[in-house]
Order: sequence, then C-alpha cells, then structure tokens
Amino acid sequence: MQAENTARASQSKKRTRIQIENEERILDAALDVFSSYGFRGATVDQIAEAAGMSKPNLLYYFRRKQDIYIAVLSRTLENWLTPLGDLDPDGEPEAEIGRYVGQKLAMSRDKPMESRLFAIEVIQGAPMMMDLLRTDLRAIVEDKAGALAAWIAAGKLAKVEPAHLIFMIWAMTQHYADFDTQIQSVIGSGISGSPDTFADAEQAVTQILFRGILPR
Amino acid sequence: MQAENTARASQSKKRTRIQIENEERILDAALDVFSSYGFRGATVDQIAEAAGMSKPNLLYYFRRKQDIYIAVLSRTLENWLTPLGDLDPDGEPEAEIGRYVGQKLAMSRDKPMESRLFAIEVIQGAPMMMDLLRTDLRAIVEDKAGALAAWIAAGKLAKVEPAHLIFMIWAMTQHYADFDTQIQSVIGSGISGSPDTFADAEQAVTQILFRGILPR
DNA sequence: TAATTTTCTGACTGAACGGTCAACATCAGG
DNA sequence: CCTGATGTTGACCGTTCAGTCAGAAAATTA
Repeated sequence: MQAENTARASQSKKRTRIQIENEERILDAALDVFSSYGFRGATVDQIAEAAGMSKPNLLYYFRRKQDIYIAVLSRTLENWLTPLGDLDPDGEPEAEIGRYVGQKLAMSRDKPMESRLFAIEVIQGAPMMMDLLRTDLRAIVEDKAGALAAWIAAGKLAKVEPAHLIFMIWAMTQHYADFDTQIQSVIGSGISGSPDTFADAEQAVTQILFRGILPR
Repeated sequence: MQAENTARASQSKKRTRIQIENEERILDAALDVFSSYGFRGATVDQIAEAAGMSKPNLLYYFRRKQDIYIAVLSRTLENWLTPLGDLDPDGEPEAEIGRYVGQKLAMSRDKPMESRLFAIEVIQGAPMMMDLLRTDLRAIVEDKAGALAAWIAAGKLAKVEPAHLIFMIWAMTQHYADFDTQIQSVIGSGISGSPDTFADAEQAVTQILFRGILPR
C-alpha cells in the first residue's frame, strides 16, 4: 500500500508504547467511521472523537486524513486476502472451497466493517486502491483461478470460468456483510445478530454453490 | 419516498417544459455524482456542473441537497423493483427465475450507476431509505418468497430458505455492477465494456444458480 | 531530579460547502 | 409587443472542514 507508517514519520527510530497504543486506537476508530461514510463523507473530528482524543493529537500521529485511510486499508488488506491464499491446489475442491466459503462467511459475520470499507472504496472506483487491485489482487486471483481450472480439467468441478466462480463466492459471502441493513429490514435480523440467520445463510450459500459446481 | 416534487414546490400548478427538462438533467447528473461519492461525499456544485447549470439555478428546482438525493432514489426505485414484481408464481421456476436473473444482469450492464447508488446507500446503513426497505422491499420479498416456497413444496426447487435465495440472486447479479472496478482490475474488462465478459458472467451465474437449485 | 524528548491541546486559518438573495433575463399568453 | 410569470445568475453568508502552530503537560532518559 505504501510506507505504512506515514505517521509521526520523519525518520522515527523506535515506536514508543504510547505511539503503538494510540495508532491502534486511531485505526480502529477510522475503520468504524470510514466504513460508515466513505473517505469523503468521513471527518477527522469524527474519527478523533471515536478514538477518544483531540483532533490535533490525532493529526500528530497521522498528518493527513488520507494517511489514516491508507493505513486502515493496508491493515485490513492482509486479513482480506489471507483466506484465498490458503486455498490449496493439491487439496480436494469440496474441502478447500468449503473451508474458504466458511471463512468468508465468518468474516462477514465477525468483521463486517472491513468488508464494507472495501466495498465502498471499490464501488466508488477504488481511487486509493486501484494499484493494489491490479497487482496483488489480480495476482492471487490468477493464481487460484489456475487451481480451479485444474480441478475442472480433472472433472472435479463443473465447467465455470474460474475467475467468475471466485467473484460469485465473494458476491454471495460478502453480501451478508455489505447489505446487512437491507437483510435486516427484510427478514428482521442479520447474520451478526442471529445465529439462526447465519445458519440459514450458510445453508443457502453452500447448497447453491456446491450443487452448482460439484459433479453430479 | 415522499411528495416526489419537493422542487419548485410551493403549490405549483403545471410543470413547464423547461422545468421538466431541467429536473431530468439534474436527476441524471445527480445519479452520476451520488453513485460515485455517496450523499455526504457529493457536492451540489459537482451536480450542478454535471447538469450544466449554475448552483443557484439547480437549487431553484431542488431547494436542498437532500431533496435531490431523495428524488433520485425515488426515480430509481421503480426500475429496481419492477423485475422482481414480474416474477409469476404460476409460471415454471426455471423460466421465471431465468428471466429475472437475465433482467438483473442486463440492468447491471446497462444501469450500473443505479445499482451503485443503492449499494452505497444500503452499505452506509440506508439512512434515507430505511423506511422503504422495511415497507415496500420487505413486502415484495415476502410476497415472492411465498412463490418460491410453493415451488419448493411442489418439488420444483431444491430446499433453500426463499428469502436467502433472493438475496443470493441479488448478490450474484449486482456484484457485476457494484464491483465493476474490481472485476476490471482482475480480468481486464467489466460486463459493460465487453460482450465476452458479459457472456462469461451470465454463464457462471446461471450455471451455478440453476444447478444449485433445480431438481437433479 | 534535571534535561530532553514525546505527547497533547486551544486557538487559529484558509478553503470548501450548502444555501440565500436581489436583480437581471427569458419566456408564454393575451 | 407588452406584461406577468418563470428561469437564471453573481455575489454573498454562516458553517464545517482539513490542517497548522506555539506552547503546555507528561513521559522518558540520564
């Protein structure tokens, strides 16, 4: 993403205890605010208040609003790509994809703000993340698409354009985080709030996906 | 949504030619801007420039930024719910759902901004649309979920929680509009730009969905 | 504990924003 | 072609925002 520590920057030698604590508090608060309002809609004052500190103090750690945003995206990106990276081409598709889908659904339940942060950024054209999408994300998708293609060639999966299969998994799982408000409005509860709803979601996703792609 | 014409309001008698023209230009421009930046991120000046008129003139037609936003949401909502409303409980599931999915995918290709407008609004907690979601959207989903439940009971569809099946269709189809930037970054083209990509998307969605839910 | 560095804050600045207003321009109907 | 209604604009206002700064308070080091 970038030099990561655009913070007190300069050429600071060691990160002090207070620095580490406060930067974390700021990033937690920033995730909350940015995932609710997007970059332009969020204000530094909001983030400062959520982090429980004054605005000048926040700006002492991150000189500019953009630096906070980039730092949050950076920190979140790792968790984001890890599960897909774990997909093992030498494993069996049902087990591997099942584990992946399970992890993604759990992330939608437990870390919905991260999902929404990326969603807003991407929907708005990924002005800050474009480079990463074209490099890191593209690379890992191409890599794992190869694994899917091999499974298809081996007759272990139905014929689907591999990249699109990955997109569909993202779509189905992340929908429960990103559109939680809508889901709650319609059925009364989201997957974060109700174990029953989570179970229904998991059942629907795996049912459709596995019947859809596993050999009959 | 509301009285629709919060515009020149007062108790205007008839809408003049210029009024009709300009309100349409404004709403087109507003859709473009709001779908890219969200409500808080968009500025009235941006919309005015996109509509090719001065800010005071724009505010002559819509007194407040919120009024423009609500008007755009209103206008878009109709197109949004129509395809689902057309789903015929007395038809055959494959034909009905197939037509619905086709319409939704075509909308993602031809009207991606509408999709993104709703996506941003919902992701941010639907502050302006909550009422509509809880009434109109909920009602139509419950209605159509009944149709799906009947098909399932008749053995014409696999057992899936009907509301979740609808969510999955939304997720899979709208993903191609909302996350177009991401898809382009990964495979080089989106469904609006390339007929091949659209065909791949359609194939993936229908393949997964129909194998996933139709009786074997 | 004295010196030094790090952390924190109130008060501020210039720019951007939403919205107003008085006056000017254009239009449609008689 | 005159007149009232509709449409349009530059200049402006109060507020909010990102970011600055001089210096006070707290922590660290010696």
